[in-house]
Amino acid sequence: MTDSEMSRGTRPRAKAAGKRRQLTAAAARVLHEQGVERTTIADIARAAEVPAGNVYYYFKTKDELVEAALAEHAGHLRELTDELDKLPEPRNRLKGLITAWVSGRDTAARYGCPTGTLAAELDKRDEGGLDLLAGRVVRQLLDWVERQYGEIGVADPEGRALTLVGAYQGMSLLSNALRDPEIMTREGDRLIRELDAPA
Amino acid sequence: MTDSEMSRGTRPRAKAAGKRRQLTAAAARVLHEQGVERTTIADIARAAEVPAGNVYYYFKTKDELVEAALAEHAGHLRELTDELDKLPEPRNRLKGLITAWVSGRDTAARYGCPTGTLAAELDKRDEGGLDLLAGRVVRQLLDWVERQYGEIGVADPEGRALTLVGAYQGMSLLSNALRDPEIMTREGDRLIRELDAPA
DNA sequence: GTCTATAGTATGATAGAC
DNA sequence: GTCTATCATACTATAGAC
Repeated sequence: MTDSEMSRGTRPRAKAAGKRRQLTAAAARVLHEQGVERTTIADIARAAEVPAGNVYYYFKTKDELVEAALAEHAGHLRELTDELDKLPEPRNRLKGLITAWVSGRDTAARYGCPTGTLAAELDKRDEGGLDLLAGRVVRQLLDWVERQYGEIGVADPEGRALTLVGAYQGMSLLSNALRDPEIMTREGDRLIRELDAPA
Repeated sequence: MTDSEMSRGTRPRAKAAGKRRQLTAAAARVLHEQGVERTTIADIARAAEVPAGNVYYYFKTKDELVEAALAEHAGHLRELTDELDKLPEPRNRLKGLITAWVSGRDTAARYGCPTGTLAAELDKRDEGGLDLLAGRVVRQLLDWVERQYGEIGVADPEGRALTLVGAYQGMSLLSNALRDPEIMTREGDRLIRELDAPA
């Protein structure tokens, strides 16, 4: 295949795909730190080291960048749960999840949970449907947790999943509002202790 | 006192104070529903039925409107806890708080917790210090809850307060992200059951 | 005190050169 | 495919008439 053949068609070539990935990663980071509304296309372009006007070649609208960032977060979550799935004991998988949450305490104290704050912001919109997409990432986490509780054999796996993920979102928000990462440590310890307690 | 005497000085007269109050109430409502960044001065003016350009007579900047909304939320919280303080049993005061949370489930499912979502959005800013003000409202709630646990006589009142308020923020966010008010009901029931369980 | 008109600025998006 | 220049719009905030 010649160069001109690669350039034709809608599929971006290697270099283009690289820039797209750079922009997606930068969008995920900057949108988390600054929020959707306060972030400009120029902010994301700068963080990705891509010229500002060039962004629109890869993403037609700002919302498409938000969508890409959301997919990036979903991907990270999938990577984490895939890794945890290698552990034989479901109880240890859940402990691993909590440990991962606590290890992100400094970021949470400064910017909140990436998915949670994004979902909260997008839920204030009427148009676009990005709010539903954010909900789906939350649902992805809930489903995985519910599966672990199911394997453990607790009475109400769905309820337990809501409680655990809710505790995470809650401690992230409090830690963020009070700017105190130690809240994540304290609550994380409590959640792990609870997993060891008799059902 | 004549009319002209009332009009002098910096103190707004009755009608002006009325408009200020209208604007504050509208700001609290609209900022909760749309978020700070997506809300324009014109949006708030319209909701308060005040001409758009007139707003700047009462509030010099948009941030002052946000500050007023925050104070409004703090006031509502104070009203609620003052009411609950009339109950003799601290355990029943906490149950009353949870009941109040659950009764706001439809609003939470649509727009999240007023204080929590506001705090999350303001925490993404660097300037202004409104983020710290939001943190203080959260702190106000935490302190009251901690006092109740102290009266009950549990081992770690501060930790228990973090857990309870965190659970509220978490269930609000999940309920909002999944657009399901029933999550508030389920988790509320669980929290009340936990209060009845032996320490 | 009340309101209109508008200045000043920032941003999303596009046209078109290279 | 890459990048610059720019349009169109929306918003905060102010000046000043009434």
